[in-house]
Amino acid sequence: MSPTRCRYHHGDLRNALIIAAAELIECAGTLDFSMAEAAAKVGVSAAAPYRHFADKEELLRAVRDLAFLGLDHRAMETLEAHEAGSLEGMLALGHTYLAFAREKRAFFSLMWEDRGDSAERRLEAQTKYGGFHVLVTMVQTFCEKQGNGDVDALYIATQIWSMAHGIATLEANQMLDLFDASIQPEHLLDDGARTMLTGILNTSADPSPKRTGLQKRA
Amino acid sequence: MSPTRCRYHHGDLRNALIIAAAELIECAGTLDFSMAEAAAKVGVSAAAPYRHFADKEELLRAVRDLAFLGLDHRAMETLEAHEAGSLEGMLALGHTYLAFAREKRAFFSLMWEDRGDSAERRLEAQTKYGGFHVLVTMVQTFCEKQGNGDVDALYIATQIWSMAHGIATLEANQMLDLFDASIQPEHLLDDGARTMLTGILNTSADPSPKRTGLQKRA
DNA sequence: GTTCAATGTAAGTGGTATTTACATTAAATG
DNA sequence: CATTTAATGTAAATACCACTTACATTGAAC
Repeated sequence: MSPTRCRYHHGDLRNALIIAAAELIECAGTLDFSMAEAAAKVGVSAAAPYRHFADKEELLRAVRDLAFLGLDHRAMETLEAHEAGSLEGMLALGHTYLAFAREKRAFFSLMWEDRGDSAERRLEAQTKYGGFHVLVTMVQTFCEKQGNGDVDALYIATQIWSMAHGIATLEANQMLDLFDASIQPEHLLDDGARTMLTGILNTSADPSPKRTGLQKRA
Repeated sequence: MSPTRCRYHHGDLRNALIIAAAELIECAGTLDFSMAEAAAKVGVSAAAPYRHFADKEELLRAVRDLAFLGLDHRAMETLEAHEAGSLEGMLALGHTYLAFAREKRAFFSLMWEDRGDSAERRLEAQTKYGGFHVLVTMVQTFCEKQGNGDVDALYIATQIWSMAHGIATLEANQMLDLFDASIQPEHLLDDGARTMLTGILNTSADPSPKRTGLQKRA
């Protein structure tokens, strides 16, 4: 009954390998663990992983799914911890994003790397990546509360996400403070998001003939 | 006199290797060329590169310097092609950034990866990465023209850069259009930059007690 | 012209992903 | 319950890779 060794068959090798790989990544802070290393960590031969993953990329993609779950979970927590449609809630979500990028450096980069995924896999990601949907919901609710429900929340959310993502990646690569050591990522994002949202609410009253992409599409 | 083979010593192997590596990267669209491959490309043994580069990382850093030169050059061109301090000039610079990321995919990612550089090297980058300084200048001039020279142009430039960078990387990794296939990177960035700049100019008249980081620091 | 440092080569070393042929065993089938 | 079978494991290769070492060539300084 003991779940330990002495058994020829592991029983749940696939998941064990995903977790082992995740731990190796977490510990080393890089993605360059070896398959043999992961196999040894769960007490199995170097060839065994290939019964469950076509190659290392496939294992990495599985680890990435875990990472997405982690970020999604944090996003949900943030959503629930703040008043619906509040500005502070959105800023907090941004902080959650930056904190995740900082604390789970390697996972964060893994998540956004193009690893030659199949089209189906990308389709799957649309539903899986709940964090973004949380942001969209927040933006939508915020705008409605401000008396302007006629905005393209998805578009605005993408803008804010882009900004958060840019800040997170530049910081991770030690580039954000290159020209000004005093710059604080959170501060930068807060300001940006605020400017974005207030700017948008003002703009939407503007009778500009140009399509700005800020109005909801038909 | 002929610069071709039959010579035991290459004459300019270091630069030849940098160029060869750049071509391999450009061609394959990835950074995973092999040292032997690069060496063979210039007709030299697999061990020869190690007379000029301590390891592969060092060669990659040299290639990265090239990439920075390329982006800087494009930025300068963009600067000169537009009226100083014009909004269109800044938007054009954003387009330059996105185009570079798109056309030189592998170089772009190489540029921003943290490759464990020494402190001196990062210091060097501050002066080297001219593209950012172009942006700062543009923002500064723009704000002055709008009758508000009392802004922290470096801070604002960092915000806009972050947004551009986020859009560029998300697009490169096929994530930007994940939730809305109709989203256009250039459009997104234009809108964002516009909102940013007009928002900032409005905000600076606001007597908010909170330091927003938008005012120039003492 | 000799010496020497720079720069090249050939032949390793140790690590890697991945494959192949074979071994074990849980579960389905009779 | 006995047998078959497919899933899942192993050991031992293969091929590639970064990098090292001992030796070879050569341009330039003396």
